[in-house]
Order: sequence, then structure tokens, then C-alpha cells
Amino acid sequence: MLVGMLAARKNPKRRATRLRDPERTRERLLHAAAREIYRSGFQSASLDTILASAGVTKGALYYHFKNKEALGYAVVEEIISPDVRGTWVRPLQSVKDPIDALIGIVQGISVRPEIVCGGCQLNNLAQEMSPLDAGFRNRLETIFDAWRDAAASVLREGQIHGSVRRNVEPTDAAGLLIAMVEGYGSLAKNAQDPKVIKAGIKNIVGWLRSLRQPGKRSNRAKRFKLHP
Amino acid sequence: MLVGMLAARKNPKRRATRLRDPERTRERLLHAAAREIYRSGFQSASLDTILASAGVTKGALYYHFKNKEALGYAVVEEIISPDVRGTWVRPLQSVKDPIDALIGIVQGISVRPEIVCGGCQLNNLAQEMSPLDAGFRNRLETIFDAWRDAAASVLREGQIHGSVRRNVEPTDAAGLLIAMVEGYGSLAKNAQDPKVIKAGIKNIVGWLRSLRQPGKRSNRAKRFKLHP
DNA sequence: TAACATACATGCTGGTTGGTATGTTGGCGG
DNA sequence: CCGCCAACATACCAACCAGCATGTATGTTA
Repeated sequence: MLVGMLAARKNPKRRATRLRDPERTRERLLHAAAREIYRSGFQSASLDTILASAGVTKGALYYHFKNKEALGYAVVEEIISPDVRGTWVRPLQSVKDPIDALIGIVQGISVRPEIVCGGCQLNNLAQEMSPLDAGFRNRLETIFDAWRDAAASVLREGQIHGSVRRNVEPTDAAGLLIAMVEGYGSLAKNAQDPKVIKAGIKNIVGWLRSLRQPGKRSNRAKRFKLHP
Repeated sequence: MLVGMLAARKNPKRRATRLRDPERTRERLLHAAAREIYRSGFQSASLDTILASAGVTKGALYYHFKNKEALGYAVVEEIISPDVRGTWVRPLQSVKDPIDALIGIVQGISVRPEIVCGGCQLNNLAQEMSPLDAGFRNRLETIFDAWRDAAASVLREGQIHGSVRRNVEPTDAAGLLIAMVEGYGSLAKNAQDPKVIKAGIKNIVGWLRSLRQPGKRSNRAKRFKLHP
């Protein structure tokens, strides 16, 4: 009773704070949705939880997005896609040694703790939603395609410059790389153990080294990779 | 009014058929739950849908299982676990050539259409539930461990008999194999295209062949694998 | 400063969810 | 032929869900 009175006095007319900054509100919604989707999947991510996490109300959500589905699509396009491109596509543009570049990216995974235990956002959503919703599926496949194309083209260039073995089929190798990364991500997520992802990185790096044209390893590779 | 009377007359006392066969009822529940979990995940699998699919009512469900969680655990232990063991553990016991055996299993994936587009039951559930529920996580990890142990031990035996290269670390290789299988399964599920899994199988088989001790390939391998 | 549009906040609703309390029936021991 | 219990069936519930209608404060323009 007294508690209630105090609470009522403290908030005589409880009003949520308004940001009045539509861009920032949208961003907060997107990031909160991405967090919740990452945690419990799209279907099980409750709008109320997302809103509480974002600190906005339902009115704001339905002002910026038509419905939950549209919010999910926006997360794919504006959060997940740039993330994958930033990790796997941009760093591969104009590199000297493709094998070194790929190894560097793979090894970079180990310093991203969220991947170690929570899996890959892209893979998580694809697993859940691709068979159920073509809108998700198409958007996610675009990302996978960009990933594979980036890795394949950098391998192809490496073949032209002689650093990658000629009997490697770039598209196949790129697909295998992605499968390995996602597969180990799944195993690590299930094991909830950083050791799993460390072992996975070691094996993927070993496989990547096997793609190199013998006798063509760069000096940079020797300096940076063999004496860590 | 009249309609209501007719309807009442037509179904004077609508009763669902009773099986009166508790073991079969339990089985039907388990399989229906496995189907629904496979389709839409554990969290989003509705009990009502499962019950409709199984053709039983809620009373039967809550007679056999304490709650939805217990039903899910039972699906893992009584459906998924035997399935993985039947596919990946039992066929590896007492084989002559481990590489041939593993290749055979991997190639067998292509004739299981549900895997091609729906992904692996084990991986699906692990992705969804492992970070959220320790009960699922532990049960699923037991299955993954059995899988890896089976593959690792058969590789170890192959090393003893000279058919597998000595510089292969069996546990690492087994983990990589599982990661590849699950990774390609993920990609295929997202692409919803059998070609993806075909290409994946080809690459995994190629990698498996690279584990063989040179000059030690069996006659059986020559006959069956090189002239398909 | 009046008029208007933007950017939300709040309250509500119909539908669905997992779960339960209670009713009902077939079969079997006595 | 009776009683009893396993094996369900049915009806119901509180909680939660996505979504919507409506209200309101803030910025912008004339």
C-alpha cells in the first residue's frame, strides 16, 4: 500500500521519454531486435522484450516498421548484411596474398567472443527462417552469395598471380570454407566452449594453407603467421 | 436452431478414438513432436499442432510427459540420438577401410531428401536450444561426442592398419568432418537446393580421400569409388 | 500563433500458448 | 458381474502474443 503510494507519487503520470530523434529510435529498435533475435530466434523474440530492451514503445515500433516481419527483414539488411560484408567481403578487396588474407579473417574470429558461444547471426537466422519464410531466405542467400563470391574471386586472383594452386576450384573452395566456418560455429555454440572454436580455427587455417601453391608463400606470411 | 439440433444429432457425443495402446500413443506423440520440432523449431512448435498431427489429445500428452520440455528431451533421446547412432556410429563398427566407410556414409546423405532441404535434426535443435537450455545442451552434446568419438576411433584404427596417414590427428579430423557435414547442411537448408548438398558431398569426399595413406588404397575403393 | 504533420505513447483486443482439473471409458482381477 | 485403475478425453484457464486505434506532445511552416 505504502509502496504503491510512493511509487504513484514518484511517477504521478508515468510517461516514457521520447527521443524525438527518428533515426536514432530506428537504430535502437534495430539493434535491440538483432540482440533478441540473436538470443532466442526470430519467432521466439517477443516484441515487448525488444521494446523494453530498446527503451521505446510499441507506437514507435509500428511507426517505423509495418510489422514484426518487416523489422526482421530490416535487421537482416541493415545489421547482419553489413556485418558479414565488413568481415568477409571488404577485407578481401585488393589484398596481396589471398591465403594470408583468409587466414587472417578466420583467426580474427577467435577474438569475437559472441561468435564463440552464440554462433553466427547469419547462420542462426538462416537455420530458423529459411525453410519457413521466403523473404528471409532470399535476403540471407544474398549475403551468403556475396560471401562466397568474395572468397572465390580472391582465390581466382591468387591463381592468376600464382599463389594459389591451380587445381583448386575457387567456388567449391569458397563454399567449403563457409561450410567449415559455419559448421565449427555450430559445434562451438553447442559445446559452449572456446576450445572448440580454437581447434576449428586451427584446422581451417591448416586447410587454407594446403591451398597455397608450393614454394610461393609470401615473406609476410613467414613473418606474421609462422612466428606469432 | 434447427442446424444446431441436426449437428447435435449427428454428433450426439463426439468422442476422439482412443488407442488404448500406451506404447503406440507415446510413439505417435514422439514422432509427431519430432516432425513439428524439425519444421518450426522447439519453441515455436505448438503443442496443439503436435497433438493434431499425432491424432491424440492433451490428456494423453500430459499423461505420458510431464511438460513440453520433457517431450523435447524424449525426442532427443529416443528419436534423434538413435538416428545419429544408426547413421554415424553403428556403420563404423568393424569396418575394413575407414576412409571408404566414411565416404559411403557421406554419400548416403544425398539419398535422404529431408536432410537436403530441412537440415540436420541434431544441428537444428542444437542451434536453437543449446544456448537457452542446459538440458537440451547436455543431451545434444552427448550425441555429438558419440559421433566424433566414432569417427575418431575408426581413423585411429586406420592409422594402425596403415590405411590412414599418420600425420592426421583423429579427433581433429573427426571434428572437421562433423563441421563440414553440418556446415554444408546449413548452406543447403538455406539455399533449398539439392545442388548445394551434392557439391558439398563431393568436396567432403575429396577431403576424406586426402586423409588416405598414399599407395594404400584398397581394391574395394578402386572398384566402387573410382568407377561409380 | 494558428494550423498542421511528425513522432511517438498508451490502452486495448482477439487469438494463441502451455498447462491443469476433472470427467469418462475400456479392460482386467476377483 | 462388480469394482477399480490405467489411459486417456474434454473443458477450461491465466499468461502472453502481435497488432491496432486512438491520444498527445513536439517540431515546422505560414
